[in-house]
Amino acid sequence: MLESKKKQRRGEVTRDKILKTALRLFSEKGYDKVTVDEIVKKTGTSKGSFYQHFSAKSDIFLVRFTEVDNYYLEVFHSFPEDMDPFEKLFIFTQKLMRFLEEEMGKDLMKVIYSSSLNSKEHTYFLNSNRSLFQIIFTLLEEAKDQGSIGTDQCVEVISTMVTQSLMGIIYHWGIHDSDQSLESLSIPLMKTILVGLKMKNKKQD
Amino acid sequence: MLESKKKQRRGEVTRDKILKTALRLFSEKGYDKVTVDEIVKKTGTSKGSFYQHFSAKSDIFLVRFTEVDNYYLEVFHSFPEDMDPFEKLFIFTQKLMRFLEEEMGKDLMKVIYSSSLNSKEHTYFLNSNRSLFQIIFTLLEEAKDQGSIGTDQCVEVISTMVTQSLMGIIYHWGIHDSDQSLESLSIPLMKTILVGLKMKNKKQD
DNA sequence: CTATCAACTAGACTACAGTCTGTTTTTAAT
DNA sequence: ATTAAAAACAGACTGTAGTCTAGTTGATAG
Repeated sequence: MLESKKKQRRGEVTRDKILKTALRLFSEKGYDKVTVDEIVKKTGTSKGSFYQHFSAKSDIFLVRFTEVDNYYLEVFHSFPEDMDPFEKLFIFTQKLMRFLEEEMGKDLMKVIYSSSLNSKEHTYFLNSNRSLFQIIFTLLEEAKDQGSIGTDQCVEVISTMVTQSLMGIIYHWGIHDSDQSLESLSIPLMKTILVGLKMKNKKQD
Repeated sequence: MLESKKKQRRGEVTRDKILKTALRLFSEKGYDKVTVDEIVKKTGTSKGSFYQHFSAKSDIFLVRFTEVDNYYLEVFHSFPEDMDPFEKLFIFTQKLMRFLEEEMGKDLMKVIYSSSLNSKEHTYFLNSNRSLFQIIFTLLEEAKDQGSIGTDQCVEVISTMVTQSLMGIIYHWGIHDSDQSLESLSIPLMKTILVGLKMKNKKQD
């Protein structure tokens, strides 16, 4: 009954404490105004503990970022059966963008995008991208089955295109200081691609 | 006559020596296997000199990266007058991708993309992007004048879409280990967008 | 109950980018 | 030529992420 907390290993408690404290500090002062030393001091632990549970400072954000996976699936399963797959895909990407900006935040996204370029590991990010890719793939396959895709390229290639676009939109947003929302910044490109996918190779006449 | 070298300021000589040595070391051992201390030691200078001429270690790559600007313009001016603007744009992006992979290299591109996310300065990159944007803008304006764009969105927005896509393609390539060339990885998305731009809002019939 | 071993913790230590301060060299003005 | 200001330079110093090693705790097996 109360076991859930009692049985929690000593290490898990420490890990949670570090995670929560770090995230709070990051959101209060910004990621690069917070040092690992400050985190462990405020947590009453030590560097040794920190790196026992996390592989790097950025790992804190990475762990938080894995929550998107759940959100992906939640949105994916919320669509009515009979909805047009292209519409599903469009709505999916819009909700994703909104979620990333509002729940994750730009600071986090920049750290994720930056650290993924550096480390050879960045397992979380690639995994998240795999599950994102999987959902996009499923939706596009559905579209293909219905014959609404106007190109004979395989779904894998098309899914990659969509992934590339999403990354580009996010990256572009990350390096610019626009007051527009990520969601609104993503609309033109996403719409254009979807049009392009429907039309491709079907010369208009 | 020989003045060009003689009159070169002492500082310029040092700067050049550091730049060349650093680039050589980066290409020999990889960017993050080279330390600034090693660079200045091999150059026979000092940290003070290094940071007199460069604002950061990554600045070395940033300086090299500015060469793309010349290449942009060179390609841009090489197109025959009467070529279809969409074709120009497509060829332009393909040549750009090939250039970035072959002349700049993945190591450099990753550093550029990563450091642009961190610093608040990254002037070079944003400048290069501005001149890239300018060329894309010009080509798309040409297309719009010819009435070959099937949407009434302003050219600014459309240019942003293309920029987002290019960044996404490059970023995606940066974090994955594919044996395909950047150029070939970029073809599907670029083609789809161009189709989408031609078609958008023109319901087929 | 004790021994063993793995998970965990502490904090000193290392590596390295970037800063700071003081010195030397160059340039420019008088 | 003298001198003042600016540019260039040297290298010691600082800040911080991440490592290493030695010690502690707690679970499990005998």
